[in-house]
Amino acid sequence: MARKRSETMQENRVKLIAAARKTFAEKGYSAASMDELTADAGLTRGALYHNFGDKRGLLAAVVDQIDTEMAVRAQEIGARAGSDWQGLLAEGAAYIEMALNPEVQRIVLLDGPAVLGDPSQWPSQNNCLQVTKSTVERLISQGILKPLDPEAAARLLSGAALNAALWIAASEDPQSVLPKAVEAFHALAAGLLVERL
Amino acid sequence: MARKRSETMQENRVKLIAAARKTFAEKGYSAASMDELTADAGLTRGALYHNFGDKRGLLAAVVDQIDTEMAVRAQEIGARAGSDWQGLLAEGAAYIEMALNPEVQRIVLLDGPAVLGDPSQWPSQNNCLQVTKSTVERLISQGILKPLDPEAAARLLSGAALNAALWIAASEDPQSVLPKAVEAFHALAAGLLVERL
DNA sequence: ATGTATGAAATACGCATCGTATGTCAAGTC
DNA sequence: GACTTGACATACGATGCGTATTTCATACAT
Repeated sequence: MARKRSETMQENRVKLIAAARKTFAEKGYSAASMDELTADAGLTRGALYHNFGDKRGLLAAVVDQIDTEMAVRAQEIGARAGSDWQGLLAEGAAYIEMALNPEVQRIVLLDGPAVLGDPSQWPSQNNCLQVTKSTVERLISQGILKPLDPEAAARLLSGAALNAALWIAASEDPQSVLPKAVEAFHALAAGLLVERL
Repeated sequence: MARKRSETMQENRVKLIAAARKTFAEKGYSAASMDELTADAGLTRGALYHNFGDKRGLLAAVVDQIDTEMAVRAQEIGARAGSDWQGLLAEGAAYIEMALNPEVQRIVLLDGPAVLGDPSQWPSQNNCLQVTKSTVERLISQGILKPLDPEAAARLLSGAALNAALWIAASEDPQSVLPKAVEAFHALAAGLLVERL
């Protein structure tokens, strides 16, 4: 059959990232054994260290992938809204809901910052943040939002959403708490407006 | 001299927690060696496992201490303000500034949630959150804030402050970024008001 | 087509660290 | 003053990471 070299390498990377998403989400980063993880992918640690350098490198790759998926989804949802302003609210609500996914929560929100440091410094540049920031910038230039620092506004908004998600996930009855969180998020975001709706 | 037993035990706990604050803040939780840490305190791992159960237990004790200190300070600052509303703003700004302290940031904001889970589930009950929540409750009952879920509002506010702090600390010039963050925080918080100031 | 070079992945090794199991000695008790 | 308790130290086993070395298929050159 004579398969190409770069082809199988790419497949192995995909396998490792997939296994890592699963294991990191279930056990957390530090409790994840690289022997088990690579075995699950049908490989050994040799492949891991060759492709990703070290355990952190694998986490970075996983975080990058999930973060990108989240940003794409949030942007789609935001674009579907009636206005840019409603788009911002919809994006925020989308982040809150996505963060209920264990993979997102455990890997991106908890272990990611602890192991890789501040999200804005990640190789992925934290796509989620970029999406929010550009939406905010647009709204400011339209005179809808107060002329605040766009990055500051974006970071505080995403921080609020993030914390809301942690709260919801830890609560007994997530489904009853979700609407309260979204309502509070809407109220906060309205504080950025130049004038009341 | 015949020192009391419970007395020296208490002193040893204090020594271990002090050493842990230092080491956890400097190296991070996972990179902190318990052999080194206990040696710095003039003890061995035996004392650690006897007093705190395991490495996590020590972190929990440290987090509890710092969280309590933060809550006390925030409350003092809030009480000093002219009104409850200005108190809420002052508390938020205080959290942002406190989070610039490496101990707070590394231990409470990064490693704490990753290792111990959601802050609201911590043994300390997350005093910081309680302070904010009770301030919010007071303002709601006074009709100054919208009738939102107090916990939701408190969690989103503290989340926004927390993220602002991470941003500031990672930035090149923290002192120039701080006012932008505080300004954005004030704007967001104003969204909780029943009517514009 | 055959031999050689490359490099992706496997195997082998050393080092560090955690948690526990066992030992020890001073402080408290009767 | 003998005995018990328990706080802490020491000894041990196990696990896991990262690196050094080895293997072997694939790509390339002649």
